[in-house]
Order: sequence, then structure tokens, then C-alpha cells
Amino acid sequence: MAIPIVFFHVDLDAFFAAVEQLDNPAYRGKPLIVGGDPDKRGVVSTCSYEARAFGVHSAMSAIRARQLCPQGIFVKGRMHRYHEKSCEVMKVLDEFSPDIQQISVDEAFLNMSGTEKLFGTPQEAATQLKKRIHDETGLTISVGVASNRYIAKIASDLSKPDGLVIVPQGTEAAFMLERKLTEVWGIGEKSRERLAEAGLCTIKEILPCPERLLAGVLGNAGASFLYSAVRGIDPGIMSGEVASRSISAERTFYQDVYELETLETMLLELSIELMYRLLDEGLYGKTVSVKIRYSDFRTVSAQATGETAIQDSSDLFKRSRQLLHKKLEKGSRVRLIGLAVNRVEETPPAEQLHLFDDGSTKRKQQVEQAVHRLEKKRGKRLVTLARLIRPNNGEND
DNA sequence: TCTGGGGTCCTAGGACCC
DNA sequence: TCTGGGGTCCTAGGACCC
Repeated sequence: MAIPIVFFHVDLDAFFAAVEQLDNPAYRGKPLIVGGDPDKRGVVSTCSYEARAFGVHSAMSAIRARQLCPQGIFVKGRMHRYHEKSCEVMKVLDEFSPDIQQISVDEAFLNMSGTEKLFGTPQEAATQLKKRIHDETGLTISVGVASNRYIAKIASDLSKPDGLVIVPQGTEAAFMLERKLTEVWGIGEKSRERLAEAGLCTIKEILPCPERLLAGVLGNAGASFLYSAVRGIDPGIMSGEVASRSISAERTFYQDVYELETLETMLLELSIELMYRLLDEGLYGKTVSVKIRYSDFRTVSAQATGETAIQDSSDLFKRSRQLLHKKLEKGSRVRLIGLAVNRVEETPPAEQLHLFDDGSTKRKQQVEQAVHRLEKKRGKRLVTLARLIRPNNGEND
């Protein structure tokens, strides 16, 4: 007989807030909100269940969160610490399955197929796993169990916190039939609006629709995704390899700005930040894109692919500055500026020989790398371009 | 209520080549 | 002197997720 396929989806409950409450007993049992500054333009990253009782939730503006929950404790996130705790959790997961797929700092899939002899039934295995995580890290998890990743992912969300939902093999379609459209992972607000316009508000209404009809509403990819999802079949977006990578950094200004110099200064800072990350991870890229969000939230971008890989931060700044000038509407107020390097690779792209290159770019790159190494060692920034040392450039943090 | 930051994937249209 | 079809790459914008 074939071994039944069993996937666990493990999701840490209110992860950032739970870590803060773990590290600081004074926060326990209190409405704790991790995220941006309510006095600036921050949003809620994660909040404790005590805060959720007031209606506070992730992605809500921090100002709104404070209105709903004036007694809430607002703290800034400590990503470094969350990564540490995340590693502790993943270590425990490693002992339950050789096939683990971490999909974010607080989530992972475990292929538990064939582990029955070691851990018992899925119910027994999940119960052990939850206990071990709690005993060893002080955190609680919610677990979804199903014959495919997609259903497991949806299941883990249903009885948070400290939940366990098992969807037995063969009942996937019936399980999906009971779901609300808002519980369907991958279908967001815009897609729900479009479906509603087509008279499709429930899974029951979507089921009889041919894929062709759905394609008219959501496009080919969206239709194919939803057609599988409502039938309890894994649409496959959780298992694919990443085709290309990009790295990006962006800043929302504390107040909207219109001075070109302020925008350029921020772009330079972002260039330095991104270049350090490229060097740090040993990545190369030649496609740069600049994003501008205006005060009315209109967002535009400009992108260009150079002939050679980005050499150093001043090269990155030069390229991004050109894009900024190309795209910026003069006189419009800007609330956010962003910079990205797209399609980064681990090997340098083959470049044409530069007949007149005297080797200065290579030297600049070496200097930058050396400075970066030193800074990493000492944990602070040593060299700053003069342009960045200004009393106030209107930046958010 | 006035909307962060870091990502991935999809689509449509244009350029270019054979 | 008016013009096919397919493939691939690039760009801009949008949707979605954590």
C-alpha cells in the first residue's frame, strides 16, 4: 500500500509580539503592538492577541491602532531577535522531518509522509511538535495537517492561536466548500471585488464555473489558480523554485517632500544600503529600478538594464538618479522613494572588455568591500558620504 | 482610518530578430 | 509602398503575501 502523503503547515502565533512578551515579562497579558511609530507614518506589523481584542490587526496604520487601543504598548520590531527565535523553532522542526520548507520567518511546511512509525498518527505527531516547540522556545504554534501544502496552509489559520486542524485525505474539496472567499490564500481584495462583479461571492458559486470563464475575470494564471484551489487541489504556488531574485529598499518620508535634493540624498543612502547588501550576499545585477509614490498614493516606477553589473554604490546612485530624473513629475509631492536591483545573480554576468578601463572601478569596489567588512566587524557605519551628513533630510527613521 | 517594507508573480505592450 | 507569425527580452504597473 502506498504511504499516505501528509504535510504540516506550522505557523507561529503572533510571532513578533510573542517574542517581545517572552523577553519582557512586563508586556505579558497586555495589548502589545509591534510596528511603526504612531506619530509618524507607521503601520502595525504584528500585535498580541490582547490588542486584537480591540480590533487592532496587521497592516493597520499605527495611528488607527492607537485610536482603537489607547492603552496599547507600541514597540519597534527587533528583526535580529526574531531571526534568532525563528532558527530555534526551525531546529526543532528539523527533528520531525528531513523535508522542511521554510517560507517566511514564522512559517514552514513539513513533509511528514512516512513518519508514522516514529511519531504516530498525524494527530499524535502534531501534538508532540507543539509541545516540543513550546517547551524549548516558549512560543506557541498553530498547525494545519493535510494531504497537500495548500490545504495545510489554509487549515493552520483556522483555529489560531495554539491550534491544530486536520483535514483527512479525501475531504479536501468538502473542506474548501466550507471556506469563505476571504480564507482562500492567494485571493485578495481586488480579486474578490472582480469576482463579486461577476456574481461570484462564494466557493459554491465558483465551483461550476469553467476555467475559461474565470480567466475572463482574473486572467489565465489567476483562473488556473482558483480553479484548482476551490477543488482542494494544490495550485502549486508553494512548491515552485524561485525563478529570479531582486533586492530592494524603500523609505516613506515623515512628511511629503518636493525638493529634488532631498530625494537624491535619500536615493544615495538607499544606493549605499543596497550595495552593501549585494556585496554581503555576493550578488550581481545590472537592472535597476526606482519607485516613486506621490502624496496621492499614485505609484510609478522606472527601470533600466545596464550593459554591465553594478560596480559600487556611486555607480548604483548614478544609474538610479537618471531614472529618478526621467520619471519624476516636477512639482509633485513625494511620500516614498524606493530602489531595487532586479534579477540578481550569484555569478557576475559576462561583460565586454573595457578597453579604456584603467582598473579604477575594480579598486573602488575593493575599497567599498573592505569598508563594508570593517563595518560589519565593528557593527557601525564608519564612512559616510558628505552629502548624507545633513541636519534633517525629512526621513522617517 | 490614510495607508511600512521586503519580496514574488503575472500581464500587456513594444522592440527586435528570424 | 506596406507588411505574417513566432520567440524572446525588456519595461511598467498591479495583485498578493508576510
